[in-house]
Amino acid sequence: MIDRIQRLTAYRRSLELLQSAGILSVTSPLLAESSGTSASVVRKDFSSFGLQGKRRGGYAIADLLTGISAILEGVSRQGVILVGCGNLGQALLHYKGFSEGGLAITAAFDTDPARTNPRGRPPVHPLDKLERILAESGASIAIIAVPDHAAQKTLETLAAHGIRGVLNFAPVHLHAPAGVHVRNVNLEMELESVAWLASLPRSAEHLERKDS
Amino acid sequence: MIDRIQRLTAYRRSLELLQSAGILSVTSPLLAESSGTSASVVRKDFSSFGLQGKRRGGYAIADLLTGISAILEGVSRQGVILVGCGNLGQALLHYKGFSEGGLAITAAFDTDPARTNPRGRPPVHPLDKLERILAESGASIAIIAVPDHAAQKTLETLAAHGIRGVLNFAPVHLHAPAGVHVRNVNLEMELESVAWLASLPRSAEHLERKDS
DNA sequence: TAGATTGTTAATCGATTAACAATC
DNA sequence: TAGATTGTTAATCGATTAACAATC
Repeated sequence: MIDRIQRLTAYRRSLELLQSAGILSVTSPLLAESSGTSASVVRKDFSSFGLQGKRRGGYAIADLLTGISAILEGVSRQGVILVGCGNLGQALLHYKGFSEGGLAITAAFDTDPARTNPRGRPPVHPLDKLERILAESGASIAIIAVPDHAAQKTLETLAAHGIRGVLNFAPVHLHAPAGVHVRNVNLEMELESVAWLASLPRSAEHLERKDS
Repeated sequence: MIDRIQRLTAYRRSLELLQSAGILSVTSPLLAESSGTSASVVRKDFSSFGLQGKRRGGYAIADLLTGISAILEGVSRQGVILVGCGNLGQALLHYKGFSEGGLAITAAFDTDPARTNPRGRPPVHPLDKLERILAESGASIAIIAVPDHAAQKTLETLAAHGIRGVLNFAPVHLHAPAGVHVRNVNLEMELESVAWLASLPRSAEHLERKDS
């Protein structure tokens, strides 16, 4: 299910591109091509969300976009905060891509006074303001971009103050309190796996998918 | 297979933490706990790479680390370049986490003269120096952090100059030339899926895994 | 009508989990 | 020895792919 939701984001992006190119409808093979999946998956995804096409002309892009927005309705109304404004955190704080889906970082936090700026957009507060700001803003999603050793503690603090979903960039496994969803983005892991694929001799490329 | 390689990176991280805590050996359940997987997977991974434990005492951490290094040997000797030094690119350029596995960005590129700095560490060159620098350095891995519309073109240029693996941060599906491996990191997708999970009422949490 | 494309079902595939015999 | 833990095999699970009947 989570895979379907993720693909929905990809579909939306592709559909917007197609729409701004003046195209009104897509077939499943075309959308699959544009979003990097297969026609079967596209049809199954849409069918499972009740998004219907025409047996002849494919799917109406406007309808799909409306439908996807409706499905992700509850998602984009949630506030997002960021904890840790170091190298990576700073970049995430100003990352434009998040807002595509309507999500936006409303506040950030850091322990280092040199990094705080309560008048910034978004504002960067000292960590001890977390409880207050969280109570005011009602954010339910957090991004963790703190040093490894601080990540678990940060998660627990966030959970204690009502955060229900966390995107964690610290390359450590976090133990999530009940009711809190943690998703990890491990950049080293991603780069390393690409490097591994690239290091394979062409003759061994069957290893990519198959087991052992 | 790619999953195994990814987990290898996670195991290494956990093993280093355990080792620096003075621990000499781990059992599969313990390592699983620390790296966020299951004991079965740990044992199967190790067994598939020929990493052996003792039927009684578990796995010797030093041996595992040596073994993992050997497996990832060819991986870490490859040079990495970065294309696109905007908001996200700048952060990746100075991201410490990559070097854990021995990978390091040796040079970066940007079309904007205001962002170039050939004397930086790592240096940031204008894009038209790509061919020359790539020929000199022999890098085979690239990170793409350019605006969406420039990503496909960038990929093709990189492929033409010998890049064999790409980590792409642009949220668009890229068509990879033969022999080039592309892996996508889509930050919006990740955040959106966490937000979706968090938006579920507790009663619907069975949707997380199961189909429809 | 004939043809294209959906929506859905069945087949395939791979990955994870469970279980347990081997053994240190 | 008895007990703990590996290494491996079999069972389960879910996701993807293939195929095709329904139908616009």
